[in-house]
Amino acid sequence: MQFVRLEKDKGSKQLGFTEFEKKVLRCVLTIPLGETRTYKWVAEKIGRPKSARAVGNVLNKNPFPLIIPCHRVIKSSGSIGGFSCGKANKKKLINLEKKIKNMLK
DNA sequence: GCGGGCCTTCATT
DNA sequence: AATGAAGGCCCGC
Repeated sequence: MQFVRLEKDKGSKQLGFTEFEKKVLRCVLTIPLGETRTYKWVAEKIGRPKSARAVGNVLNKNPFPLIIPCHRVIKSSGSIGGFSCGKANKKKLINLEKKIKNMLK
């Protein structure tokens, strides 16, 4: 059952980040408030234009879903795509951030 | 809208 | 070390 991955007490998982993860997280963190970027954008930024999927994978299991602005990352088509914490909230968050940006303007 | 392909990580053999 | 599986996708038709 590889689907049911029980979190071992310790030492089973990678405690550190891989270079790929670091690059992705860094790029995502550089996204300004109220701005939305695409997975492609991040992929190109990290030097892997075709790894948009891998980018999504990192964000999917990213260590801090609430800290990493994964909700600012959307699909190239303009759709929300998916979100670790719920797509519904993602849309709201984007809208909310846009509002905040407008307020600060 | 559908189908195929790209890239990375993790678990198992 | 190698293989299989999955993931929040992208591109072309």
